[in-house]
Amino acid sequence: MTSPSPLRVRFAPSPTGKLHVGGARTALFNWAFARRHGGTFLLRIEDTDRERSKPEYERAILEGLSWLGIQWDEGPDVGGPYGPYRQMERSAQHVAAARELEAKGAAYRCFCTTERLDALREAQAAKREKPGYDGLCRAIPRAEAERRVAAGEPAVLRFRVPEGHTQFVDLIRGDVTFQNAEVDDWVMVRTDGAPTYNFVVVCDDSAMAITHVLRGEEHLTNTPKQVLLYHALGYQVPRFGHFPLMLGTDGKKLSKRTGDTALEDYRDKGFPKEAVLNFLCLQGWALDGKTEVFGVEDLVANFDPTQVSKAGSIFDIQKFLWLSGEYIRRDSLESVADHCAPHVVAKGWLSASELQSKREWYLAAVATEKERIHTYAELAERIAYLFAPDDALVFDDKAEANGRKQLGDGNLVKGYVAWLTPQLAKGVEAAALRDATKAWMAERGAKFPALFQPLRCALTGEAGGPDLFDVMALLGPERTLARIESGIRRLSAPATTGTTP
RNA sequence: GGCCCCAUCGUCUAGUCAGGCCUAGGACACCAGGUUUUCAUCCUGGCGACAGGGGUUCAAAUCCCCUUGGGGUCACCA
Repeated sequence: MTSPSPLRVRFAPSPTGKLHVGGARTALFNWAFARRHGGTFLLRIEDTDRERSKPEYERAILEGLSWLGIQWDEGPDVGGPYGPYRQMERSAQHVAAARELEAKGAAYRCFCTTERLDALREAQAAKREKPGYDGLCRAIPRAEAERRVAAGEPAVLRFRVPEGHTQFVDLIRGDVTFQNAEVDDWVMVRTDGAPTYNFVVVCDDSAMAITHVLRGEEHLTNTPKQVLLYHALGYQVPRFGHFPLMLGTDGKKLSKRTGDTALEDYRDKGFPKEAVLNFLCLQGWALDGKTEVFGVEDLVANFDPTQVSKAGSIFDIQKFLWLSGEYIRRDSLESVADHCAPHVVAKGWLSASELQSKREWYLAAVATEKERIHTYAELAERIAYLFAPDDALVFDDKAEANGRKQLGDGNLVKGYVAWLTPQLAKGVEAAALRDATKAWMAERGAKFPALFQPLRCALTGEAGGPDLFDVMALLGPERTLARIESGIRRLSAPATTGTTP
């Protein structure tokens, strides 16, 4: 066998919110990249924002990834040889790196107050100058700085950005160059001693032997700061790759304004996880340009970060819904039924125990809608009519209009009911009843819609839906007749509420 | 506004790195027809794009430049 690949990648979310779908895609691509090359995929929690980091968010992120089946080889819960995997637990290393940098003169103490910084920014904005730290404290001799710090004066540690320019090769974008003059003397360590993201990310990626840093494009402008830091620390610079952003329908970074952003929202809405995975792949990557429906095994076998598109992609819920429907249609009846069950319970249609005791009936109900639904949650909505009161079914406007129009003088339907009633005495056998009904219709030379439209409205209250004999079978003889009688009466009556005011 | 990134159908994309095989392919959506008791599925067909302008070349969606447009980022957030 080949020797183990040293490739190591990571997904490093901050536990300050639910797992974003964009983050999920970043994790997925990193994971696939590692799997394809026999590398290691690790999870690191970037919890350096003490204010906003919450344990429950960390839990939610881990759950989200687990739901998708993205497994990490090392992480906060499973540990690993490069732990710990929460940044706050690695502060000893960060402090050491900060001291080293300060001693080398690559970083310096800054005593500027928030007030001065705010005023500075305001003045820069007023003069339309580029905002940024003016380097006032750069000139303070280290001895003096140390004295002031020892005296208890609040200070941050800033990185001393050198002259010149910084260049790196982005796996997705190619050469990227920044003039160092454009890079701020950014804060590495806060007044309270807590390190900031751009600082710890370098320390930890290096300590964890990360070979490829693949993340979202919003980090592109952070990269020069980090590259400079790698150089200052004498660390080997990893390869970088910045995935294009996932955008909302407004063309801007996906936000709650234009749709759900959290992975769990889609899980809760009943999207099959395979569909989520597949759709995430399609945002920025294509298997062969032709195949739309494929699984993670195809991603793993073919993923190459250099093939990811550079431009952002709008999150198209229509296509997502279509894809989701594809997965549901291809899945087995039992599986779909099981996935839909929680939504049926949530709607209150059936209890968990009824789902057990009426399993056959439930499966039959799911079978009637399986090819019509796009999400598991949609099933619960579509079978709602089965649980409505038989004498007060809500009629959809179009269904009622069609029913009234086709009903005519009502004689055909009345004749059918007279014929049907004794037929139902022995129960509803859908196929047989369907054939018998068609024969009955043929004898009379009647058009199908004349019978089926009023019946459909009476039975389901809707303009479209499953085969009516399947519906009758689900309803059973009594409820079928009760609905037909009540429905025909309503459709025969003057159209008082035909069109809602 | 500065800097950085980006630019193929309405949307996701193939093709761009290695220029000719592209009168630009696929998918979603949309439209029209077929199937069906209706809706959905399924089948057939249609609509629909290389942002604009210069260059380089025998040849450019593909390479270069400019313009325009879009996005990201400018925190003691990550």
